Amino acid sequence: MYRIDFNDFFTSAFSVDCILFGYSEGEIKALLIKRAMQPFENLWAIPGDLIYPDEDLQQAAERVLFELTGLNNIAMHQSQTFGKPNRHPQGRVITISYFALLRIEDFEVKASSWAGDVQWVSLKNMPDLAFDHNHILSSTYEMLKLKLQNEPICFDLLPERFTLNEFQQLYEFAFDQAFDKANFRKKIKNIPLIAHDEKQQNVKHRPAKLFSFDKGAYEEAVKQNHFTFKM
Amino acid sequence: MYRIDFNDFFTSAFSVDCILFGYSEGEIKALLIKRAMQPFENLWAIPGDLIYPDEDLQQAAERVLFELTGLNNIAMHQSQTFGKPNRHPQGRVITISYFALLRIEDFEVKASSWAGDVQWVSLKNMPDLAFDHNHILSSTYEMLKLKLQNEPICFDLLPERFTLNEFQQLYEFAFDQAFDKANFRKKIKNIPLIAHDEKQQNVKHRPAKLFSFDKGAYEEAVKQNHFTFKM
DNA sequence: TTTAATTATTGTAATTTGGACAATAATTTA
DNA sequence: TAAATTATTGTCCAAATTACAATAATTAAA
Repeated sequence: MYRIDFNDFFTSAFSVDCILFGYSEGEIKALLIKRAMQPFENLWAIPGDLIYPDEDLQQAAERVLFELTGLNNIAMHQSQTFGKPNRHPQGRVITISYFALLRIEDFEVKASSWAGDVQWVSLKNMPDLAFDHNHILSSTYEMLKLKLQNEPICFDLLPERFTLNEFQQLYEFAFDQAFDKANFRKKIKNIPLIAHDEKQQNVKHRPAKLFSFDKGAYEEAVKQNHFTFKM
Repeated sequence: MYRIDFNDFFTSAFSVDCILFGYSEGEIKALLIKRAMQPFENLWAIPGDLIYPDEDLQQAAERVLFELTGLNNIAMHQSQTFGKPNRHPQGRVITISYFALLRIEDFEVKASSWAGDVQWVSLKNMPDLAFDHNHILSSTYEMLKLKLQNEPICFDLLPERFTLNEFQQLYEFAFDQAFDKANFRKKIKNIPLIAHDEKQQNVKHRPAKLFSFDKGAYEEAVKQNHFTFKM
């Protein structure tokens, strides 16, 4: 039905770039791959791939995520589209960036066939990347920050059970500023959280209580117009 | 350098859709064209066009805007990218939507060669559009609303000199809710506005004072971190 | 010319939220 | 058992928000 070959792809092709954000050790990190091929061989890059001619954009993003990490059923958020004519040295490639949020501890990353290496890199310590990937990453991070203020996606980054301090530290990292503990707790007091009896383990001081996000109660409250997430 | 012909375009092509928002008679409107050709002949649609192989996305959006309205130097905002494989009946076309804000009274619209008719249509009264354009328009409108809350783009929609009530009514239309007049004025008291001696003309009651946006003061205040736009 | 009608503009008081800071509680380790 | 450390909660003051009322300026009708 479609006449597609490699040359067609590289005269005018579209790709998805898939930015995986994770959170560990008090830092938001992005998953990067080390390119094992030209161009930009040996440089770190955002994992991405060309979109098949009959493939939906969202599906393409999910496929790339799956091929890279083995993960399914992760919500992908569209970010922006980048299309400077010379952004790809081999031809015109317009790329649509998506991002997903993961709990780093929930899975093992392994370099897949087309990647020489794979690594979580802190956003505060980003090397020079292939293509225009520094630009793509930083604008996508801006979009993440915007969503962190308006949607409860922070809970996709936090462990399923978290302390209120971990919750606070995530926002402190993202917005690069310290918050008062008491005031932070007042601010979040309307977010539906489940308080567990369980406490933090293996800390050298008073352990904090563990909480989890009450997604059901949140969705119900939103539906009834009783609550809007706002940080 | 690139092998491009019509068939190449229609096995895998990119377009921009250019949503022009305007404000008049208390309503936010979008500029639509009536298609004078197949497919979707005689249906209303968002003006759009294919992107040339060596053309930047932003440039393509500005070109379409220029071809349609003769306007230059209008800030184009990228919205989202739409790429369901069958969204275009003639082949795979991924479209990137941009939007711009205009003062409707500042220019005459005229149907250009590829459009049979052209019209401003209120967002609250939208007919069925060609392609997936209802979907594109409504998600772009959501993005507009988001930006209306965080950037002073409302002044691109309002007349150069406006009354505080017109200002308020724009937000009342967009967010579909009424605000208290006194409280609205308190909320905006930090936005740098120039108060003119001039008053509203041809009203059957006490005329309101006219204001305009003090862009210079705004940019200075933002630079000095004295002010963040927030509605 | 006066008055009613209409809308603009400003003010006030009560309530809610936000920020700085302090006090108390629970746990580990010496 | 005490010191150290962090968790958790409370209090006070300032600032913002809300509901509502009062006053001002203009037009149009009586």
